[in-house]
Amino acid sequence: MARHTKLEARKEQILTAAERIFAGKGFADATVAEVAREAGLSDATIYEYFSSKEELLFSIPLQTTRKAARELHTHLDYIRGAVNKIRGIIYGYLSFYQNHPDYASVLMLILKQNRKFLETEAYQLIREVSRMITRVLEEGIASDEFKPDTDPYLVRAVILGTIEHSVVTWLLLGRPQNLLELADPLTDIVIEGIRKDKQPKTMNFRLTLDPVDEDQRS
Amino acid sequence: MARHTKLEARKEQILTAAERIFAGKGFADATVAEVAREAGLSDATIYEYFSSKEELLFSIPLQTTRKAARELHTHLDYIRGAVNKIRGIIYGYLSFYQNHPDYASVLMLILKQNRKFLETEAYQLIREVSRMITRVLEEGIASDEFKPDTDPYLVRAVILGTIEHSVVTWLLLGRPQNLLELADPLTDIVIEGIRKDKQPKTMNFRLTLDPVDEDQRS
Amino acid sequence: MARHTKLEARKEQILTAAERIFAGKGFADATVAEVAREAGLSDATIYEYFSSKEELLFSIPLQTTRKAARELHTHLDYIRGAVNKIRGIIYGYLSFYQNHPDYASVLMLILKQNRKFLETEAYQLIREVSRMITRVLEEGIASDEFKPDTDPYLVRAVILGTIEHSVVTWLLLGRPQNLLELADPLTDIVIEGIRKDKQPKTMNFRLTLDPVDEDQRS
Amino acid sequence: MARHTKLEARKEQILTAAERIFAGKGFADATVAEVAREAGLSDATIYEYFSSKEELLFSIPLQTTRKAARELHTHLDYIRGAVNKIRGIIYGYLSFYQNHPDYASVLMLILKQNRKFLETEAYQLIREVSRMITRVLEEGIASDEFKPDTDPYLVRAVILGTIEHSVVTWLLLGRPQNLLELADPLTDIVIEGIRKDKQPKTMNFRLTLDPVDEDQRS
DNA sequence: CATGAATGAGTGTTCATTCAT
DNA sequence: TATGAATGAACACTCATTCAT
Repeated sequence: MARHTKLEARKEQILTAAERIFAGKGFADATVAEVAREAGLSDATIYEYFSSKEELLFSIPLQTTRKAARELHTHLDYIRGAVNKIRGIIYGYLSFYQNHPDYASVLMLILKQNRKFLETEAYQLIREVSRMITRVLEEGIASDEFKPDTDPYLVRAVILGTIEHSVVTWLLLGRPQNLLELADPLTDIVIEGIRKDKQPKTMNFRLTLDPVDEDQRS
Repeated sequence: MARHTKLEARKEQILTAAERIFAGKGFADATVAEVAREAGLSDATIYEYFSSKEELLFSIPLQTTRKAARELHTHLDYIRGAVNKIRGIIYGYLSFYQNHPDYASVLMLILKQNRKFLETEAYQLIREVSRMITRVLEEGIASDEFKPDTDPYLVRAVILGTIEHSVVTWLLLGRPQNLLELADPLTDIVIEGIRKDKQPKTMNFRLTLDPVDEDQRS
Repeated sequence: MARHTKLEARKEQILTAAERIFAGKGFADATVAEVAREAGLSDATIYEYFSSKEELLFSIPLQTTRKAARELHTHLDYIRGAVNKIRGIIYGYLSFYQNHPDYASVLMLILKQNRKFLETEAYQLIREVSRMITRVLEEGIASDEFKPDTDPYLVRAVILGTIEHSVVTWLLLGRPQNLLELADPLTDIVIEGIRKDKQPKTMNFRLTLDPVDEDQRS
Repeated sequence: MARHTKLEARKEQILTAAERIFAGKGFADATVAEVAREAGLSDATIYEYFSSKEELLFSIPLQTTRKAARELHTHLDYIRGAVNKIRGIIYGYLSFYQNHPDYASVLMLILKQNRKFLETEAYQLIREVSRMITRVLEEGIASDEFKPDTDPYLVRAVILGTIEHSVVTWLLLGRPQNLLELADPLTDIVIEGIRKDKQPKTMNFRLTLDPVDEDQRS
């Protein structure tokens, strides 16, 4: 699909090395020399492909985010109903971070708090992905699945905030071992918090009509 | 109350300066010389009070967190009911960050992603404060205000994650202008997500029994 | 004997501390603060008695050398003969260093290679003491104990050089354990090297004249 | 012979500069920047070749000592007899220091009193060279040139100590102008001090028998 | 393309020294 | 006297970045 020129291959090789190194030591404590060593190249070569250490950092999320966004889109196409889509999104985020811990580290511990990152193409991409959440929420409001006064931005903050907080805890403290186990409970809380019609999941009524004697009627 | 020795006063003076500088330029980009200048002292004097730039950083949250924890405790003592306490905690966090933007910056953008910070006294203090949330949640479960299968740790992650996410957005993008306006809606979503007795407020059933023809019965 | 004013007492207290600290860590690696701590005083107090770290260093040998010089003189007054005096001097030096290892350290490892020390009063004192050696050597030449072509300066270099070399080895490598065991062999070599009349110690001649018969004469 | 890679050439260039600077100002007072300037390089470049200022210092004697050791060996191969070899060694040391005053300065005034230097490869090399002296002395004892009770270690201390003392005096006071003039007198003293057979060279007896009157006999 | 070699620019940290109290 | 407090002046060392080959 994506044609891999030689140049692209080298770039990826460097980005993978950078991701690993930055994830391991943080941006400030990592040196370009280390990245070069990890990539099996010389320092100078890094600069043939990226103009600065910072550009190298900001380039890390580009490919990865694109791929993740594409995957998420694909999955969502198969899902019907806003509730299920929310669940799918939450699951998608968590499983992605779980499977890409180095990337998660770079994004959560380095990029997310970098002012300059906000002006980056990669950041725009990430925002776009997150816009999917508000879109689904709006869908759900329109379709009467969610309460009409639901604030999509706040709910998105709840979803992303919880995920981010959990990923950071997972990265730094190793808890929980498996991020995915958060997906369902988190979805439940969020959905429960905004669902219009609350009975469904947990409440089942069985209505039985028994014939009665006329006599017994009062 | 707290006796302010001369030494303590100097330390605070330096910490305030450091907080401002670190908040403004990040830890790596700030120099000890800048902090010293901001504090109206010489570089060397900084080192009379803190053994390294990093120790200076890690000392910032100590006082502040202590004070915040005390305040929060006081407030909570006046509140009855787990729901109201959760609202109070959320409000407390948000108003604190709102009123201490430099501190918020240092904590959210610098310390929260620092592995070494986790081994710090200040971090322990912060954890203790956050344990208040799980405690209140457990109270709420015990008092039947919250669903018995509520996971206090997840809910805490929801609360803190949302707050953190919002504070970071507020710091970096300036949105929303007023953090406090998030307090109520966030509380509502969370509470709604874990409240035990759901029907009262929103659910109404109407049962209609229509007479049926005998013939139509299968 | 020497009246000890309060000032003198304090100076000595500081000098003793300095001697110990400098001996232990070298001059460059020792700090004035450490000396002060060792002396049980504050940094600033050191400067009430010595104008600089260097002056403090250069002051160390003053008292000690004076005392050592006096002692050596006293001893030599009791000794007759240049050979015995040389032996006494060698013994005096070695036993002094042996009994004052910290002082030996400071002198041998710090002061001896310091250009500025050469312009010091203490250095002049040390030279004076060493002049005793040449004086004794000249005495010995005059009294026909030593060869007339003996070069007193070279011989002094031999004596002091060997002592210094041995003291340094003793300080740094701990060999030999007891410096004094070098005194006699060193003396022997030196004396042997410059003694005029060489037979004494090991050669004895007996000349016997027997009466002879006239007849037996050829 | 010794292949000079570019790297080796640069190292030598830096070492030469360092030798000059350290000799001139001492180790503590010299800055890496000065060494760099002397070498016509930048500070940073120094650190491409030596990991620290101290390593730079300790690297100075390596090449030089190797060369000196090789030369000395060569010379000694041409000399027969322990006495002559001792003379050759003394001469070798003195002429080497005379011809390499900067090196002599670094070795005598900086390295010789550095505890860490003792753990250095270069120091081992220097010890090895000095072991040559004891070896020759033992040879001389075995060949009956020297007294059987000669202590080779003491004699070595005499030789090296005198040389060191004289070199230091020469470096600091400029006396004597020409170190080499010490070679013969020093050798003579030492040899005289340990030589086995003492009469030949210096003792002449004249025995005169005068006829005496019988009457005068007691 | 790749890199060996070089460096400019910068900074945390130390410490001897001062001086008001 | 003694010192607590402050600092000026240095310096070793690092590293992102460049460029000739």
